[in-house]
Amino acid sequence: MATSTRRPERREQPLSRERIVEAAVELLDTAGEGGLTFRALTERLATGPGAIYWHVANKGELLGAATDAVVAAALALEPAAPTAPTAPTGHAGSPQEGIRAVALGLFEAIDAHPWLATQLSGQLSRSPSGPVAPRIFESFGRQVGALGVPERDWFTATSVLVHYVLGAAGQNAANAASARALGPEVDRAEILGTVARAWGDLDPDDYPFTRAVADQLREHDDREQFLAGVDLVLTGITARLR
Amino acid sequence: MATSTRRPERREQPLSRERIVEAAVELLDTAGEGGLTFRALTERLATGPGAIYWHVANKGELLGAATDAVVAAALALEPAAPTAPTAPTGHAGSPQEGIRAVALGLFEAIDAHPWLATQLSGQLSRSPSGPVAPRIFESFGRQVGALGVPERDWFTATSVLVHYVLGAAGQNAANAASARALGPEVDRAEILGTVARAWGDLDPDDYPFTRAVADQLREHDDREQFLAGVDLVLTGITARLR
DNA sequence: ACCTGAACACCGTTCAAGT
DNA sequence: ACCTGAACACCGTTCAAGT
Repeated sequence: MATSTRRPERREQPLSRERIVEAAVELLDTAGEGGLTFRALTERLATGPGAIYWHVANKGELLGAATDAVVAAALALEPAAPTAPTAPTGHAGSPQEGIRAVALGLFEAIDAHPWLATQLSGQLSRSPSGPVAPRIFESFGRQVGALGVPERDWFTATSVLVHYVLGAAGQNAANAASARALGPEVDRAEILGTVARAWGDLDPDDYPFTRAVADQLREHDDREQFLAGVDLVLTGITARLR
Repeated sequence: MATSTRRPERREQPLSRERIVEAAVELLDTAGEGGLTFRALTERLATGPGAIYWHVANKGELLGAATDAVVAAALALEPAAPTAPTAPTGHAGSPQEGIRAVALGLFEAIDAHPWLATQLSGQLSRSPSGPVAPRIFESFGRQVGALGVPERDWFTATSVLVHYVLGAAGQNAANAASARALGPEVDRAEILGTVARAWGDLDPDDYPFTRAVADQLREHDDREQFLAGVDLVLTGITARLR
């Protein structure tokens, strides 16, 4: 059933860690978290499990490497603030715009690779000194500094941004994955309609609020909603922290 | 190694869905997400896999039921706003306090049951009309209404709260789980110290910000930080949405 | 140094058979 | 109606053996 039509890989290029990671990302993207198995990987790479284990310690390390690769690509696209205080571009890019850009970069990376959300929060906690956590922290943090937040609040302000962005993007990705699991014939509008109707049918005594927002759930745009949330957090930061 | 000393269950009470769910929660709490297997469950309940499958459709449904049970218990402890507009307690409980209480209830539930974070975001997307999503939405939403947010912004404001709380609490739970995985002899302070040192040793050109907040990472209190984030979001909501 | 592929222990799930 | 337990297909990982 899930036997996708896939070139069995041209082979000839020798196996390498990069080729394995690349294949892992493709499997995760097309078949979801459960789609990455050593069986599928060996088939795709026309090799045996032992060959993969020679380049990679275990599945966890492979997932970590896949996460690194995708995040690096996503955050590399952001200008990420100049390293030196050169080029006075005037007000060209405000810190707010910078934060929105970083947030949107992560949002879109997670949207394109839904498995990333789970992996990211695991990675941030399992190896907080690995390449991913500092990269994300640095991307948001520089702009937080530029915002005029006093240094003693940097960690708090940046943490809130990271948590909101990962929480919202992760929920969005989970939604998309669930939708996809229902098959390609059901679209977003249909699902939202069904959920909105269910919310509208809740008990008026127990769920007055949830009933009242059913229509807003149906009409909302994920990306717009996400950015509205970023702006809300930004407002909170500038209002309370200097 | 992981052969925990466990009463093989007094048995005699017949098997039931509730007893299975209860055992599942205990397994998840003591052994983590990977600790819930039908093998461990049959041993704990002194029965065979077929018996469990008679009460529960599959592992996914079992995880969902475990999530329901824990969330219901956590949010039931919150007053959750009076059903009827009785008892004018004056300014006793402000909407802000109500939101903090709901947020803290979820934070602590996730802290006590780290597997909950992953399950919750899955549950919210897989069955948004199930018992969990409306319950969480309603708990936050009523207070958002009481805050004076105009109705057309209810969904946005409440979503941001939910996303921040689940994102932050989830990250916190992942941190705790990773710490526990290192063994009981390493404590929080030790881990934070190691990470802070690693951050402090980063390249000054590439990671000036992350280096600068290394000390704040070491000193921070998780719960305090979480509540500061809730207040930040709350400030954003009241400042921008009426 | 790099790869092969059989084998191991473990997993979720099914199902004929019992009571 | 409720439970038993062997069996199936699948998983991550290991390792002796090859080149």
